[in-house]
Amino acid sequence: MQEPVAVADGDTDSAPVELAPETHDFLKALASPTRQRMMMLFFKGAELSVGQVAEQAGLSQSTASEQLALMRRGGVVTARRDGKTILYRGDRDGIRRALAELQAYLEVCC
Amino acid sequence: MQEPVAVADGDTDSAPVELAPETHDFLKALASPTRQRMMMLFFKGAELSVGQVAEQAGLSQSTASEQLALMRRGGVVTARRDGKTILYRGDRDGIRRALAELQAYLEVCC
DNA sequence: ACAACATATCGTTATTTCGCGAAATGACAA
DNA sequence: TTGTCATTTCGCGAAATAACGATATGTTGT
Repeated sequence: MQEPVAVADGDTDSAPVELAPETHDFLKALASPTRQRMMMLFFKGAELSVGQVAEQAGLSQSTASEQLALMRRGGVVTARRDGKTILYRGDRDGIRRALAELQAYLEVCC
Repeated sequence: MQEPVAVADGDTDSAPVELAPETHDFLKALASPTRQRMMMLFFKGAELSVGQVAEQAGLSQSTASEQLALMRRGGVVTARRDGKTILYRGDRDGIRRALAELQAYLEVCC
């Protein structure tokens, strides 16, 4: 049987789906100069500890940690533990997913 | 004198380009629940006045106007005048450009 | 020019976010 | 266990943002 794709009844062109929370987190993760700066530290697949990020971005260690956590939620970086340090790097997959979702979301309008 | 660890000469993998200001504005334009809600009003190419946006998004007229201006700077909507009202709609081109730029920016890492 | 209407800008207040140092948590080694 | 080191979490002041009402700007019709 055929799926009644979109239309069917009532909500023929009802309000479009809301933006997924993960996508909102993705946008927030990048919509800050500081976090953009941090993001660029991971170019070419570099893997950095929190302390290294803090130093290279000119932030306190606690601030770097908090921002990295935020970026992690946004799916732009991933973390793995190595001994007592935690190494972050860009999340190629998360970014790809978020961009696709964002694109789909924006397709709806215009 | 020994090579200092990393790369042979010059800027082989120097710091990546900064994120373009327009792209930052694009991210900011979408990184807010209110503006996401507003964005969705323009689905299917709908064209709305400031007043209509204000009403449908549950905002005051001045707030709607200000946020629309911000979204305009972010390249997610365009405006055109029709008589004494101003009609906004999704900016397909601006969005496409911003997404491409964003994608290129993110390609650099990971 | 004036009135009526739509939008933009201004001034203010409330909320959120940023960034820090201090303290808590977790991991490893002795 | 105790000590050390890296990270996270907490508490707080400073700065940015959001939202509003009031006012200014601009456009059309009379």
